[in-house]
Amino acid sequence: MKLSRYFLPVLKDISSDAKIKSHQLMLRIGMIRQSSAGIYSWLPLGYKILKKIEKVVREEQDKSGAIEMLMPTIQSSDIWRESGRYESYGEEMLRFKDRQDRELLYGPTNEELITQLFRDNIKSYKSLPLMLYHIQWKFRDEIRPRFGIMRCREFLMKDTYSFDLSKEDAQKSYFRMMLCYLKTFQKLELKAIPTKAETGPIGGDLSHEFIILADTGESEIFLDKNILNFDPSNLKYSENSFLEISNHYSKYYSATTEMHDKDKFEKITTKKSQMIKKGIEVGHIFYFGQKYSKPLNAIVNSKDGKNVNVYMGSYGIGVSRLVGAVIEAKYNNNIMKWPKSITPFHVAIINLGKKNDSISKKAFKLYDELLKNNFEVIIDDTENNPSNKFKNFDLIGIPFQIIVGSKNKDEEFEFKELGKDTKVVKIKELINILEKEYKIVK
RNA sequence: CGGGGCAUAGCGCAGUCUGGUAGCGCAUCUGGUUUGGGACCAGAGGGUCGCAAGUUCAAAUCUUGCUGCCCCGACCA
Repeated sequence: MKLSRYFLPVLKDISSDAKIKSHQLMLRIGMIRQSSAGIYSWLPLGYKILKKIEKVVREEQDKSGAIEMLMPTIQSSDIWRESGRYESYGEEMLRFKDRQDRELLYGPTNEELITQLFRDNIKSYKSLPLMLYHIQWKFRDEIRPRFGIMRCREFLMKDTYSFDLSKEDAQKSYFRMMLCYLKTFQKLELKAIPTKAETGPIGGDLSHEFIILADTGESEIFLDKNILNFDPSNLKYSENSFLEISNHYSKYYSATTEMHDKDKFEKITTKKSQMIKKGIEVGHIFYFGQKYSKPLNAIVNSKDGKNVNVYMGSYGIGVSRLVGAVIEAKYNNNIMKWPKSITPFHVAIINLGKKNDSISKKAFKLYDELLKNNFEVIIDDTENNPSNKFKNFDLIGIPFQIIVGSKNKDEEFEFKELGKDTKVVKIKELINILEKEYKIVK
């Protein structure tokens, strides 16, 4: 991508309305613009990052065995009346009517819709277990949206729904998804802690919030330091793994303010390992059994010919919220360095030459070479002052920069990892380094 | 939803108290000088001062209503 042809409106001044780092940075580097309260446009840079996060989430879902589909944003009130939530969901649900005076709503979640799809199409235990997910925009009419995309009204969410024949099977699905979430957040270079949670309007009797630690978080979290020592990367989707996860996270204490039990905390956690931190909720998983399958009549035949209401769970990840959450967690010493899995570009070429001079030609030669090797590259081909270019790219947070200027010999480039010293390398070595960093295979 | 604040050029703001020709910085455009960490000079374009009504010879400025946005609180993925 040539910067001169891109849409990247970087600002020097931003409104004092933006209170937290992620909101400020996203405005400054032209990732988002507010459209109305709690509703945002995603500009090319922000959208690229959003899509990359979506991709990580999708890949991990697929690996877990969940199957992707897509449900609409607009739903009819009918099924919500069947479940009883049309009345109980309250003001957070955006409702409206079409020209035939039919009551519609912009979906805040999809339990009803998916349960309807299930009941109309699945009749046998042989089709179970089943896990379906989609990544779709949701709308919840927050009383007071704030903190940019962290707490907005329109947001992108991945929601998975599990269907099982028994409570035992359903709980295996629950832990399957818990493992999937741990792997997902690890890919995003985040430490996410599953924490026992209240079930709220979704309902049910087993629920965990996934909290990542960040100073600007809205919820306070009490935890045992040891809970952070868990590496899910090598765990397979097996019952042994589920047991291991369950054991680890029930062994060590973690709770948000609402669920915090001070006496228990003091009792089972040593003074030394007690931590009280701020956190951001980035995911939430629920087991709710037959809460929806009963009122909506989602029934399968069991092996012995009995009718059984399926046991269900639902599992959400705030994909758009994660964009802000990653910034809050990763922003350090005034530097935002994007995790490699979601960086908008693999590498930025800072070309200090003038149009068509030998330096520019060298920079563009490198640009072509990197593209040929399947890297996502952005090249600054503007006539801005060097200092301007340096500042902007430091701000944008692409992990690697290559500086092409008059200081270097013909064959050499300055290679810099954000926040570290530059080193002089030749093109072969450069490509090797990047291939290793991004695990790109030709 | 309760309490408070704001709305002036693309962005950030001053001007409003005390009514009298619309300002500043950044950005943009033109020309020139610069070019290794947010350059400089000269010039230019860009505004029905959120909307509506009222008071007045005269309203960005005073009054009323409306709309939008933000902050604090309670609520929430």
